[in-house]
Amino acid sequence: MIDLKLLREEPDKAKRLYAKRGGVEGLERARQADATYREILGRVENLRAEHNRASKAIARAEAKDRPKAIAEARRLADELKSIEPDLDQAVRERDEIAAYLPNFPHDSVPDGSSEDDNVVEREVGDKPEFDFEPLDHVALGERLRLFDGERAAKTSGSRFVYLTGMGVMLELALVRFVMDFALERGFTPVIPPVLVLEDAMYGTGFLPTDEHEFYKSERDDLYLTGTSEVALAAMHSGEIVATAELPLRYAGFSSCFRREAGSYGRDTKGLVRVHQFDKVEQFSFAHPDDSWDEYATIRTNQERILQALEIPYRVLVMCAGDLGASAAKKVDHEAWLPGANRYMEVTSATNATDYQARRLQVRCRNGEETRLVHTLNGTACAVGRTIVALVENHQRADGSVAIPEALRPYAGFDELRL
RNA sequence: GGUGGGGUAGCGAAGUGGCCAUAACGCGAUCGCCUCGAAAGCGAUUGGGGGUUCACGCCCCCCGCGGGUUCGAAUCCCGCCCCCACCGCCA
Repeated sequence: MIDLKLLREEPDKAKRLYAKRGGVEGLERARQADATYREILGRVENLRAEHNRASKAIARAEAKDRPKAIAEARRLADELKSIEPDLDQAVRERDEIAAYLPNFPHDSVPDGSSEDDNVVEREVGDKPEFDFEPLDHVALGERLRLFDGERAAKTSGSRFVYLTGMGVMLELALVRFVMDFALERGFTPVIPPVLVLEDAMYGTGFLPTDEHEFYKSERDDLYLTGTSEVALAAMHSGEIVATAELPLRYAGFSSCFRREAGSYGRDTKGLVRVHQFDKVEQFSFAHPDDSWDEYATIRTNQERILQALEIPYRVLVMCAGDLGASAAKKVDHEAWLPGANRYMEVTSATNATDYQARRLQVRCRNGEETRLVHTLNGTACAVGRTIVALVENHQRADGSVAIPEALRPYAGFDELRL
């Protein structure tokens, strides 16, 4: 949720900020709905004040004056009852419209309305050169028996996999490596719930705009989360934390579930696009004045991890039009896949500024003032896709795969070989 | 799943229809006095959201959540959630 006060007091500024993403629908409607709400609120509050006075007068009134006092109070109560539904209605309308307004893009975000306007900021690491024809991860995985998609189709349908054998050991090594890395940098490891209430989905900005992306258990009104970000963000909902405790950093490890609606035919084999995968996610609650520093920290961590795994990548800054609802800025890292001969998103980092915090009511206090915190999230390791990048980049002519140096202490082996 | 108890400020806890909602009482915290300094003692302060105003201020809402009764609800009624204890079940 954006700050409606800004919309009210500086509508031109709001319009200007949204212009970066090619404008936004509903801006004027939201402003109108807010104005209507406040107009009704004023009337209701005046009536309430009058009614409160009348009610208190009854208690003080002499017995003989009571009937008259009660009649007067009743009149006011009736009048209130007749307009209070209007107020409720106005609140609902305002919130419904406002809920669809996305966050304001940060100044550093490139203008644009589609993914074609995203900007490659840097390329990092040397793409490996092979004196043989490199295989893609599907072929390598098949050969090394790292996963089994065909059998998963029998049990669960398409876009599911059994991770098997050394694939599992590789995942465990990656998770432990990344968790250690995060722990050393002040992130508290967390395994969060993957089923959450609607409030958590709404609070993090995934609802109402992306409803079709998620699995839902209708019977229990619970959503399966597409990222641990949801449960981590909601963890402190409704809380006011001491400013001195910020930033609160968490490294969440969980399975993630995505319906991948609308992706028919893309990446149908292997680990790239599946309905269920595991991921370690960085999540920070930061002081509003420090959140861009925290963002840099999260991004640095992401790059260090990719570098430690010796995976070449490029840094892609998302344009305003390609941001999700809650993002003020989003930067992806795309790993180079020599086998598939393309780049593939492996991490994503978002500063949601106060957008999620406002909905979740996460605030900080320093004794003088209470402010909304900023929330940030960034992939530490999306396990499936990291395995994809890892095997393609470290493959050898004989079909084996070298384990990067940094991972060996965690893996307990230095190559994947059948 | 069953039975019983409970959800009031940072914490503990009183409050069973208006005279107690910024909310008693206790603790904690902050500031001041006292002191060479500290403890003790004394005094003051110690919620959030919103509207209006240039401002001082004035007003509204919030006692787990949502409804209802009433001129008036923390208090009475209905539904839901959560916590604790015991029983049942369970990886």
